[in-house]
Amino acid sequence: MKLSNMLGDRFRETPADCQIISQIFMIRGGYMKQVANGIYSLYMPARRIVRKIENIIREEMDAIDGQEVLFPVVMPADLWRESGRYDKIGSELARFKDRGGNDMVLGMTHEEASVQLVRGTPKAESAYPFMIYQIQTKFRDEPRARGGLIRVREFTMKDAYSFHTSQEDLEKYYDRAYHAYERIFARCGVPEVVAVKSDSGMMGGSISHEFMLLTDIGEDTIVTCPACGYRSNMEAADLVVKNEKLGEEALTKVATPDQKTIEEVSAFLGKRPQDTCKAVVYQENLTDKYIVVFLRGDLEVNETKLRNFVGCEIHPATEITEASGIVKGFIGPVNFSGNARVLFDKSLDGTDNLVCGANEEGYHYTGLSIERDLKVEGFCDVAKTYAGAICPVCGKPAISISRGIEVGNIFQLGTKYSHSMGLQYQNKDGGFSDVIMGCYGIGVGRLCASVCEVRHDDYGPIWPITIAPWQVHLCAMRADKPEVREAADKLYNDLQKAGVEVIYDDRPVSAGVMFSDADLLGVPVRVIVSPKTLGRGAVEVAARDKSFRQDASVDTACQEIAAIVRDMIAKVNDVE
RNA sequence: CGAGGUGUAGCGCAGUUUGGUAGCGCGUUUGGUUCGGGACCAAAAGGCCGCGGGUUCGAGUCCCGCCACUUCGACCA
Repeated sequence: MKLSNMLGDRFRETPADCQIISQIFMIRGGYMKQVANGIYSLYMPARRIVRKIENIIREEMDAIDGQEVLFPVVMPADLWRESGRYDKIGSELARFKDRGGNDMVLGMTHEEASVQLVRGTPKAESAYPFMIYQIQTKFRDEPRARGGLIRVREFTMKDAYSFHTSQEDLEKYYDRAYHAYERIFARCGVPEVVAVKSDSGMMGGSISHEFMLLTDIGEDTIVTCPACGYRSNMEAADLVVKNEKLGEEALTKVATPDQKTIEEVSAFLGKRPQDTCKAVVYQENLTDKYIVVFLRGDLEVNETKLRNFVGCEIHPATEITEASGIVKGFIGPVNFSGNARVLFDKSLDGTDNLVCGANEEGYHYTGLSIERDLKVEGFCDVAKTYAGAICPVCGKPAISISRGIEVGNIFQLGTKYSHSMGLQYQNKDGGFSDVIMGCYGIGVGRLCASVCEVRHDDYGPIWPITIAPWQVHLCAMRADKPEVREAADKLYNDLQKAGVEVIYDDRPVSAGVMFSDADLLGVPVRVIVSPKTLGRGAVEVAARDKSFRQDASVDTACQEIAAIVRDMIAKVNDVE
C-alpha cells in the first residue's frame, strides 16, 4: 500500500473529545472515525489489525475443534422470549418492529441463536461434544459508550458456544478454551493478559473467568494475591477477615449527639472503625422494601455480591421513609424494629465489644457482642475486599487491587439455555437429558484498543508484529530524487514479492512529517531509503520500539528485512 | 436516567458579555526555495455559525424549544 493515496488523515492536534491513549492515537493516526456515540467506521489500518486479530482467534478456535458458523444480526423477539431474556434485559437490547409488525432484536449475544441452530431431533450422546463459534458484529445500546473502541455500542466479537453431555466434559473443554485464550492473547502480543475469577452477571451459570489486561484506564477492579497468584474480579472476590476478641463488656447505651458516620462515631468514642458495626441500607427494585446490611465498620458492601445473595436488583437507599422505623445514622442490630430485611456479613462473626447504633436519634451502644447479644441465623458474604486483606486462597495478608480491561471471558453456562429452549440429547438408556453448555467471548475491537493502551510511546502505538497493520514501513526520504525513488520502488516491489506486508511512504514530504506519520501507524519495522543511506550503498532498518537500528546493503536488503520480520513473528508466536 | 460542559471551515479554537461585512492557527490546493524529527515565502480554495421558531431595520451574538456530542454519576457479558 502506498501512503500517498491511502485514506485516513493523520494530524497533530488531539480532538477535543478524545480521552484515553488508544482513542487519541487511533483518531490522530487515521485508524477510524466516529459516526455516532459508540459507533465507528474503520479505515484501512484498523481494519487490517482487526482482521489479523480475528485470524489468530480463528486459528486457535479451529485448533480446539471449533466449527465456524455465522448467526444473524437481526433475530425475531420470539427466539429471545423462549429463553426469557426478551423481557429480562433492559434497553441495551435494541428492539424494533419489522414491516409486518413483528418484534425484532439486534443481536447483542447469541446463546439463543446457537441453541436454535443446534436443536432439532435430539442427537445421540455420541454426537457430543462440539463447539461452534462466529466472529461478527454485535449491538448493545450501552447507556454510556466511552473511550474509543474500549467501550462501544457496535462492536465485533468472537463468540463461541460448546455443547456437552456431562459437567466433567464441559470442565475438560472449558480448560482447553482457557488455554486457547492464553495462546490468543500471547500471539496478539499481550501475554500479560490474565484470567480472573468473575461474576457471571446476566449470562447465568456458575463458574466463569474474565481475561483482563491490567491497566489504569480499565473499568474493572481486579483483586490479586502476589503471594499465591489468586486473581478475581472485585465483583466476585471473597473477603476473609480474622477478628480477634477484644474482651466482652456490658452492653451500654451512650449519648452520641450528631455522630452519624462511622468516622465520627469511632473518633467520638475513641474506637477504631473496625471495632464498630456499620449498617448500610438498600432498596429492593427501587421500592420501599428495605434491606439493612450489618458489617464491620471499616468495610464496604460489595453490591454485586449482595445482588447475587438477595436475588434481585438493589439500589443504595436514597430516601428512608419515616414509616420504615429506620433511624438513619443510628441503625443498630440490637432491638432493631425497622421494617426491613436484615443481613449480617460474616465480617461480624465472632466479634465482641463493638459500637453500634441504638436505633434512637443521638445514641449508640458500646460493648456489643454478636454471639451474646444477637441471634444471627446465618452470616452472608457481601463485604468488599481491600488492599492488604487476607488472601482467601493462601491466607497471607497480601491482597492487592488494580484496574483492568476485560478483553475476553469464558462461562460455564450449564443447562440454562438448553433447558428453557428445549435442547436435549438422547442418552444410552433411550431417555432425554438437557445439554450442558459453555460460552466463550472475545471483544476484537476492544482487544485492538487495549493493545494500543499498553504498547505505545509518546508518539504513537507500537503494534506487535503479529497484529500490526503492516510488517514494514518503507520511507522514501527525498522521494523527489530519482535515485531514491528508483531504489525505494524496487525495494517495495521486492518486499511484496517476498511476501512481506509493506506500507510505502512515497510522498515528497519532509523527514519530520514522514517520521511522525510512521510513528502514528506504529509499524514494527521501519526501512529508510535516503540519499544518505544510498551514498553508503545501504538502506536503514530500524525497529519502531527502538530495540535495533542497522544498515542493510541495498542488494540484500529485501532478504534481510524478510528475515527480521520472520524472526519477530516467531518470537511473539513462541508461546508454549 | 440525574448533574455539568460544548456545538463557528477537515482538526484545534477566538468572536457571544455590550446585536452592525465570518476570524486565527494547523491542515488542503498552486508556484517557488528547502530537505534525517511535524521547514520557509507567495497566492488560493474552503462556512445553512447544530436544528426549528421568536424578538429586531438587522441575530453567530438576545429569547423559547429541540437535537447531537462530551465529562462525572447511575448502569453494564
